[in-house]
Amino acid sequence: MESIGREAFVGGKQTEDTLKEPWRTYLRRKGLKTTLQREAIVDAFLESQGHVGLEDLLSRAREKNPGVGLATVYRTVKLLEEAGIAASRQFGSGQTLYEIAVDGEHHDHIICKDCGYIVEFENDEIEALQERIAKRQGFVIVNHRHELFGLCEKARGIQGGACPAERARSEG
Amino acid sequence: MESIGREAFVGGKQTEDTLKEPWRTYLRRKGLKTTLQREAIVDAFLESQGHVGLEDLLSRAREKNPGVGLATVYRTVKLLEEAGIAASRQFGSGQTLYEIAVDGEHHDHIICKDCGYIVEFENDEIEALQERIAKRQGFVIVNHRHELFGLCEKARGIQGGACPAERARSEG
DNA sequence: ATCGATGCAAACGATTTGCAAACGT
DNA sequence: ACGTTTGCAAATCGTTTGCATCGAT
Repeated sequence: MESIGREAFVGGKQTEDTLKEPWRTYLRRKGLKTTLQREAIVDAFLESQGHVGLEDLLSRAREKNPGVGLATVYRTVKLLEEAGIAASRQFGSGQTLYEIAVDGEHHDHIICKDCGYIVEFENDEIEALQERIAKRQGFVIVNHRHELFGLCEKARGIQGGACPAERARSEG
Repeated sequence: MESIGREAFVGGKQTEDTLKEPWRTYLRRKGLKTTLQREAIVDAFLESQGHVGLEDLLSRAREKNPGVGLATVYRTVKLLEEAGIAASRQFGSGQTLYEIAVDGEHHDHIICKDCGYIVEFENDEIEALQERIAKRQGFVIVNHRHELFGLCEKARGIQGGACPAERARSEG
């Protein structure tokens, strides 16, 4: 059973409310406080789509609360990660990107070297093979990273070839 | 056909000489100069095993030529990469590590989160699946990255469980 | 003699941290 | 009131670059 091509911009409006609860719960459990800036950052993050950089997230958060600082974005995103709400990804850019973590789900990425667009994929066969390989080496896998870097149709100059990035951006 | 468990420290003494030629060729082809410091860095690199950080490589190179500077290591390693002699890897550490690139071969990694030891693997089935997945998305893969993070037997406290890192280090 | 290569230190971009002030509980 | 959280600026870390000098061809 493989599910291929679940694209990056699927999430939609539900996640915002759906994940606000776990966040509140996490704060309470850890004895942390609900501040105006954390709310702004978390809301901005939950409204975001795909993979967000922190400078980017900062400006989105500032639309809600002009006072937030970059340091707080870094600090808050780290909390979101600990809470299992955000997942961090390091692509080649040298910058860490964050995306909404959908419960225990995992997915990997195909990244266009030309336009930077990211498509997600998930493949049980590969996951199973990974497990087998690791086991033979005496390892137990905790997590993994699997990224395919390539060129999309548009980037290869195929006429009519769609660059998914454009379609997606115009929906933003 | 899968080849699993080709461990990190295989290369051995041959590569040093074997790869010195391509390097010389590359320099000549590009009209670059053979300098004392480049020789020191390249020799140190070719003698290295597994994955080397550049600070590390600097000290090894300085054993051969105390005058080399860090900037030159960065510059030279970039040349080695362009020449196809070195391959760069970004693991979670925030630091770029380099390893000797064996011709067109590709391999992926299993990294122990505890001891940091790296085992290499290669699996044609996975490679094939990747191609299929990418193709369906309209992508052509240029390169990829596949890393499994886990715990080795030693790290999991299995009695008698070997940590490959120790065996390997004692052979250095 | 040319033009590339070097070392150093300054510049860099991403991320972190120290600290006094501000805020949630 | 208390302890947390914040913003800011300074500090870090890995990496790059400007520049005057040095060295290979």
